[in-house]
Amino acid sequence: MKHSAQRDAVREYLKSTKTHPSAEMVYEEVRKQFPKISLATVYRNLSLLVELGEAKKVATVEGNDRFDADTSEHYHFICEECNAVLDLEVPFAAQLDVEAGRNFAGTITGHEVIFHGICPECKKHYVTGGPVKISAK
Amino acid sequence: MKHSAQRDAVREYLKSTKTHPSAEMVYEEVRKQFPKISLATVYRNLSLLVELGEAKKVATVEGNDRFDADTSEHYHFICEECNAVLDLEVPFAAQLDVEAGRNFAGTITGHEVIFHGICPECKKHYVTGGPVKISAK
DNA sequence: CTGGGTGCAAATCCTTTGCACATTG
DNA sequence: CAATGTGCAAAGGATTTGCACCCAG
Repeated sequence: MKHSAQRDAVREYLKSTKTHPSAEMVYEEVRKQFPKISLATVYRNLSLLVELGEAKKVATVEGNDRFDADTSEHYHFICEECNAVLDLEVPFAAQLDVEAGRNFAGTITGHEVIFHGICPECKKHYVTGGPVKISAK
Repeated sequence: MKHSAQRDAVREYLKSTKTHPSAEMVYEEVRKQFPKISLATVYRNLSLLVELGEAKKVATVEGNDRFDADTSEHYHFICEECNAVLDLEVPFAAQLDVEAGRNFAGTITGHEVIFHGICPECKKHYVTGGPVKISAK
């Protein structure tokens, strides 16, 4: 595989941040060094990093894909208010895969845990009331 | 809120299946009874069911939104080959939220677990080799 | 020099929305 | 009848792709 400055920039930015950025966020950041880089290139390189095992896509319920260069097994928290993705310090439960496999005819190769709630930042702003819920009419 | 035959059909189909269908899948199915229903109506009603708490969106890494009318706390398995979403019989670990909250300044309201691997169906077809991995060039 | 990588624009895919008409309460 | 729901088509956002040009090996 060839080398390219853009690829390095995407990789390095992803490895340097803990924000679990979306492609757009990576684009905005890398653009500071490479004003002419295209969003397509960012997407291509992010996918490539995932294929190469240098990054992972984070599972999300809402919104767009988020990427994480920390490929170690760890869990995420996603804020219901602002969609921030944070790392959580909870011991990784490798035995869960075994337990889940007991009554399952398929093969389990891993798992992911996503906690949700309100992140520290949003919590500050909503101290007065409880979490904001949109109610149906 | 008003009643509508289409809404009932979407709700009933979702409650009747364990396939955790996408909007498109619901559309294809409900269309058998209501050939003129539009995909937009399916989307609208699925979102409504989620708002009403009668269904949940399933967190996924790849592909589009999947819906589940089983709102009880339970975990999912997603097949890396065919993207099938299956329920897994693993005890729900409510204490995880507490554990995760210990070193966290935000508020945790719940969590989701997604196991991944090869589903029973795909396993049959790929008996010969190991899991199919796309390698980078 | 030659194949892979990039930028750009167009194309796709999934989901949402505007609007006129149909339906429900 | 008034408000809500629907179908259709168009709009939107996110991601991918085709293609001509550029650059690293």
